[in-house]
Amino acid sequence: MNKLNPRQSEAVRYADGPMLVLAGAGSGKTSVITRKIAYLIEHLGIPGRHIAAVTFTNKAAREMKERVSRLVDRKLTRGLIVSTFHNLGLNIIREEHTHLGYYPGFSIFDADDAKALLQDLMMREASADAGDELSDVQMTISSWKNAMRSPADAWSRAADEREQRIAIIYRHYADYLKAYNAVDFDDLILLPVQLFRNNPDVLAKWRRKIRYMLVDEYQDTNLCQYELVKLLVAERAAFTVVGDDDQSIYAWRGARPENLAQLKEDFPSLKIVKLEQNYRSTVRILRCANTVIANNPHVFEKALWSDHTTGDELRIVRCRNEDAEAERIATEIIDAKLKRGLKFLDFAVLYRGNHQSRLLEMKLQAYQVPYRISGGQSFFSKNEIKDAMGYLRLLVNPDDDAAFLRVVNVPRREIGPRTLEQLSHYSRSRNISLFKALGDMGAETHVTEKGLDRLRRFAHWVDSTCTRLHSENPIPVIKQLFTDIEYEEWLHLHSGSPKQAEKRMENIWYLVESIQRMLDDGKGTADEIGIEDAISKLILRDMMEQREEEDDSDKVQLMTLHASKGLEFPHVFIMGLEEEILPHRSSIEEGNIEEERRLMYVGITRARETLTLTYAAQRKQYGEKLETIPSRFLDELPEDDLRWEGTGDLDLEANQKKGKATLSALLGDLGN
DNA sequence: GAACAAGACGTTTTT
DNA sequence: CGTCTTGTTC
Repeated sequence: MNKLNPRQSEAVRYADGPMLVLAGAGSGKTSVITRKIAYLIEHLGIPGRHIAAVTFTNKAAREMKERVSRLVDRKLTRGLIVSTFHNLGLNIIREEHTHLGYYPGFSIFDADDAKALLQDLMMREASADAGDELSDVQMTISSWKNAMRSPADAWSRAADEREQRIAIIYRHYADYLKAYNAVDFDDLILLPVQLFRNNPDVLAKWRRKIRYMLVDEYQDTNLCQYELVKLLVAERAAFTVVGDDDQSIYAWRGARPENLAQLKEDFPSLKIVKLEQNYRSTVRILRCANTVIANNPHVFEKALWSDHTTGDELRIVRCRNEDAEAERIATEIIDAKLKRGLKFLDFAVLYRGNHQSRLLEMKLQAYQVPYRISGGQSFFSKNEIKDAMGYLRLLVNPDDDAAFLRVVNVPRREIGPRTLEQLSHYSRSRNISLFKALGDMGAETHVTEKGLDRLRRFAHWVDSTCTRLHSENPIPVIKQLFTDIEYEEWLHLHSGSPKQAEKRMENIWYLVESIQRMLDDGKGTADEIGIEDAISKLILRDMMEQREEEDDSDKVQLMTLHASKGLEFPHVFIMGLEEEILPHRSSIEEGNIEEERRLMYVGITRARETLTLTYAAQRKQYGEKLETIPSRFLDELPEDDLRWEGTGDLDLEANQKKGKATLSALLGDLGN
């Protein structure tokens, strides 16, 4: 798509004030952002280093960088920021850490680290037996941070006893993070906001740096992220945000699609442009998408259109049960691939919940259909990578207790729970990190002679490796580290098979290579980074994404509807169109059908040519067979654009089949 | 600390 | 029906 349509062009060229681009699905949103960056640099002469484009995922950021580099000369993009919200926040914190009371090499706690710390805190609290769910507590604290509520605010505004209990844990949690010289993911946004609010000078400096700001997927911003944007753009309001309220599917984790409407109030001069021409789907698919989403209330009315062909009807396939559904999808893919000369990667199967893929996977394996399932276990949640990152984090920041606990006994150093309990007790009573406690713990504790000796040997090893890491070339030191601890041997001992152990060791080397690449990339330039920076960047980046992209072989794509946002496929199946699945039961209970409808909308608009919706008449749930109710969203589709199959209306189906047969016979005749 | 049995529970997920 | 967690035993 080289030429921009008038709306797109308007969106690209307008830079006189705040702008909101309402970009429907498939309307060339990324093109607009990248072309706008190019326009700002080349036509308006804004240096690249004064522009920041912010996205939500690393993948989106990477794609955007790539596309910008194809449009603009490398020299002109120097210093251009294209990153995720979290990465931008990290860079701000790193540069201003002294104002925030953090030390260089601070750690980033991922969700698991945070969870482990919270669990520890909850067990120690008097309210431990209140029966609060760990994940609930974590989510509540996260939502408070997203709403920029301090522990004190949370306490004073607690609505009930449960919130009071969580507020106490929140306070401890924040204290401990600080003591560990660590931040969590939410802090990456929250701390810059607090910093800017409290330090006008620092804010002024960043406002001078970022003269134009672009925000992608704006409907997914939470309160805190919007605040960060507002602080940075100030009254000058030189920004463009791009979003689509109909594709807001992350409200359950704090996203506020209301931020779109709020923008008009906060910036009365806001210029709004709608991108409604869709370059992706057939007319029928778009008509269906529009009809479904019209059932939701809208602040901004929007209707997608396309100048593509009408296209095939959407097929709605009723299957006997969930097994027949999976079977049907598998065989249809094989069938369509052969008949229409397609590739496996032309197909995608979308579903509401991850577990729905299980049966389908089995069928696809049985028919030897290659598939790729995205969303599963990420590279960083693999145990060996968690171990390796634990070591690296500990070396960079010995006060990182999460990292300490992760690796202190992996591989085994015979430092057991009893010894650690004593150490942790000592550290807590003095309010210091485990590592510091280890340094000055004396004989007055109840740690056994042996335990203390082993701990000290570990501490000594950490100390010396730490010194070498900072004084020598870090990569050989890191490689040596894994030899020192005999990690490969340990992997062989703890993996199911030698093959698996090798694979896991390979993952380690891949991680080391990535670090090397990151260090080499910036060598000698302004982007040169130290080992600390490389490690914190790694925590925010899922390298699996890169690996997956290397592996773009011919495979059917399986993913959740959530994971499909932003992607497109020629032929799409959406399975499980049943009440209690899509819309999901808990959303029905909460009365949040609108977000489920948007999920449906996102699914429909992924399809370029054909779309098949399936449901099972009967489904085994938790062991017992239950009759299902077809999804209400099926009733919301325009009847004229549908073809029902398997509904038991045999006459209708027979007629359709006959019609198809005669038609193809006719076409066959014409061909001869 | 590993191996096994009984028991609970059963969305979406990125950073 | 599965899975993941918890508790028991060696």
